[in-house]
Amino acid sequence: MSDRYNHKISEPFWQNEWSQKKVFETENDLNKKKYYVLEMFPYPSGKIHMGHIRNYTLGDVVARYKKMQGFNVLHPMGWDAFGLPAENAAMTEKKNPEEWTYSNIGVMRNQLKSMGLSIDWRREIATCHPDYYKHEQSFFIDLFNNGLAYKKNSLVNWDPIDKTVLANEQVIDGRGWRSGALVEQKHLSQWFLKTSAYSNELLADIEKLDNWPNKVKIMQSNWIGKSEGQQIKFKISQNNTTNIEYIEIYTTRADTLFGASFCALSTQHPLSIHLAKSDNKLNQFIEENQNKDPDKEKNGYKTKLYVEHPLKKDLEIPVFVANFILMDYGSGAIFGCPAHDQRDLDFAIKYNLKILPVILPKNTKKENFKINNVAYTEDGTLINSYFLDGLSIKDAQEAVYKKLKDKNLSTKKTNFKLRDWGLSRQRYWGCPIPMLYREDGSIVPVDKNDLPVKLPKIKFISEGGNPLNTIENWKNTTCPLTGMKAKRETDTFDTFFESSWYFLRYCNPRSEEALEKDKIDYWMPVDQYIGGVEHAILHLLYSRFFVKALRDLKYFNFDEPFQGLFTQGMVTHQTYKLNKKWLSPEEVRYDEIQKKYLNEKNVEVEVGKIEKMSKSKKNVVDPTEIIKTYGADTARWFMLSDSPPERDLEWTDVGISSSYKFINRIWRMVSGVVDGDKSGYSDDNNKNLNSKLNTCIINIEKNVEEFHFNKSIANIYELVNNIQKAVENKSASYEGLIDLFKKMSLILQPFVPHLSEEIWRKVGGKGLAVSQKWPEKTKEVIETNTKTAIQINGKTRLIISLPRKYKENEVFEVIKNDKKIDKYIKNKKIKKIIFVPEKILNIVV
RNA sequence: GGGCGUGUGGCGGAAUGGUAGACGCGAUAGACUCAAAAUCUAUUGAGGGCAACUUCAUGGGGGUUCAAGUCCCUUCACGCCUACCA
Repeated sequence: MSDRYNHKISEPFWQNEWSQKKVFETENDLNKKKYYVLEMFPYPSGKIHMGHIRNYTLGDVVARYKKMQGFNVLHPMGWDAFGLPAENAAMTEKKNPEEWTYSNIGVMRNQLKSMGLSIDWRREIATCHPDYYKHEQSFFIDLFNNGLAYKKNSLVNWDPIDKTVLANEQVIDGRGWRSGALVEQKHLSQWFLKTSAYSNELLADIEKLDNWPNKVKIMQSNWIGKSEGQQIKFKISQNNTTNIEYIEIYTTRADTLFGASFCALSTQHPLSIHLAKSDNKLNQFIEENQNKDPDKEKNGYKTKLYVEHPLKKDLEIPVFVANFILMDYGSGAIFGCPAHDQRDLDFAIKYNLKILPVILPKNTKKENFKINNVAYTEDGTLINSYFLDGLSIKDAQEAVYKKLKDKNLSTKKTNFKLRDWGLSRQRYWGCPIPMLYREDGSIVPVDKNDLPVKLPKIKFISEGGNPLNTIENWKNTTCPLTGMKAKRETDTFDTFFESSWYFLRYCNPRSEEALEKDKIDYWMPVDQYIGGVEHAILHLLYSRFFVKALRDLKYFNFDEPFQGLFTQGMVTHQTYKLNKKWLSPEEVRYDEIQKKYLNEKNVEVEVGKIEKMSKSKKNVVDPTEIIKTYGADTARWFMLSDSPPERDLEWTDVGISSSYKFINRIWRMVSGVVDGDKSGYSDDNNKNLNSKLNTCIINIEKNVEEFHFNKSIANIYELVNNIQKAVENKSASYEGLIDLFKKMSLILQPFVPHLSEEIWRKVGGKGLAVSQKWPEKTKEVIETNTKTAIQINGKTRLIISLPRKYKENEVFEVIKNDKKIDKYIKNKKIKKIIFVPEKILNIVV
């Protein structure tokens, strides 16, 4: 009799069985009902971390459960394989990015396999493979031909020492992360996708996403940032050295027009740039203030220009160039109403501009209303505004619009915060953008027959700059149409481009066609997508855009890629510090006697906050070590227990070892019965246990569907505890117990699949547990009695077990003479009795 | 500044407006053991009582209700996201 469950033998064995019997290979039967489970695919950084374990465990529970429910399940895996870390490794360790990436993939694939995931590995994709990225090059050409991709100048972060472009996350406190140099803003001509063409649809369709977390929907909606306002023209009145007649501003608060005391232009505004040509001081101001710096004080430069107030002829308003006006929102110019906008107020105080309140709060007298250094931004009625006085904010906006529209000075305009997606990256390790710059100056796409444009092989990357620029025999080519000399685009795609359609490719990962319509129609949309909330905006929004754009290019006909979304919490761990240096968990131990945390030299260690596992804080636990020591099932069980999946999960040593104990407890219980003495069993408890099993199945189904895996785990504990009691006192029949074990092993399958198989085999189950149907609920309700709480004035005084079918008067008859109840109701008048069947009976006295 | 969310035992967490604390961890005591680990059994929100029992408890303060962790108002604390978006 083997007392211990040996995961080291068992887990590889069953993983091999599953693979040999091809149980996770998706069926081609397109008539069967389908279920597509997807976890966000990993970046092949080198090894998996606890976040991955949690993510893929959650997905695997869903996938295995749905498979047992009879669905044709698609549960694929791949690699988000382009990106910066490969280039960093190429620079710092002189490694070839391609080899580095594929070798990491090899390691991580094995690590994932050791988790026992129900993945169809035939469908594995790596986005850095030409067979993958050739299709997105083709999509890009389609987008270009349909006006959804275009080129324009835009600002990038430029590191003047490394002579390279930096991604936003590589800029730390305004400095390059490697060189430490102050980052400059530099204009470069770059490729964009017209995400803005879909602003309205991206916003409106959020409503269709019923199975998304509300907070993600709100984040997306805020990011798209729709606002409705007016574009108003202010006539330039004095010192007009330009041929520009008007300054156009965008406002959502046209009602505050009479409170205007200045206009402000962005430093990038064409008029600012024009004025700077003949104004050295302005030129200097623009240079000093054009870099984005959120902490910088509001600064302005007063130009010689004035504009006329559009509704008050005699009022002249000064024009400033100011550092807090964004060029790429609205028209890059505003009018400032200091009384009702905090930014404008700060600015007005600094430059001593007039502050005239025009909105009066309700129940306030005009004489008593003063603006000091807090702007009033709430609701109210108009004052100091001539014909608008007394109107509501909304009516005033409408009245202003009516007045100005006839003079052609105002138009209604809807603005979005959402901008077009800048795709170009001045990087080597990405998908080449399939465009050519012909010597006659025109820009043409590569002929689709010449795809893929493969990345040229390189050994490693020397410091600074994109190597594609210097590989002449790759860069120089000819135009397929004219034979003219041409140069290739040397920028590569943002890696969000690859992740915007990988879920489509999984449907037909090896087909010559990018997307096979029948497969896409069958599998899409993804039924359940699972990943970190950090992708709530960009990745999910780009993917939604991509699907809509490809739909309009007639690749398929659906609107949203992800039917259901679940965002999991982080895996956290206690941090430790000594002399301001972080210590890893292995360097720290808890001393029971001293009740202190000590390092190896018995020096007391400072216990820090519980934070997300990260290398920099050293609070990481390596999942491969955990799987080696305790097994994949233990790791999975711990990931699922206690904390609800959407919340943070704290990794603790006692947590993992108690999971391990439970796994062993189940095995001991089963093997003890099967290998033990078969005599002496009674069947007193069979009925009761079947009832518990039934309840357990009902609860688990509900909890798995709702992603309350922590509660499913509690359901299983309850069931196992009940069975174990019966095993110990042999109060259920042997056959009954074996039958329970069979069903229990199937219930365990989605959570701890290896142990499930082991039990299934031990109790003589045929075939594999993973291929069985999810156990059915028995129809009979076994327990005839239920506990009813008897309350007096809403306070529970007695809990009594009564037949389920009892009515109010029957319950009352039973309890009215109970001495506990009697003492509360005797000599009192019963005013009312409230009865909820099978729950409570409340006597109001 | 804006948005979202969370406050329940020593801890993680359960509770369609209807028995607050399921389940797990930890802790205490006992059994087994030469001893420990493992395992098993019992107890475990706080206070009072020999006891039957009883009082108080879901961040704080109000309210609605026969009944509030749950609904409403108000207030405090913490966390996350986002930010000159006119």
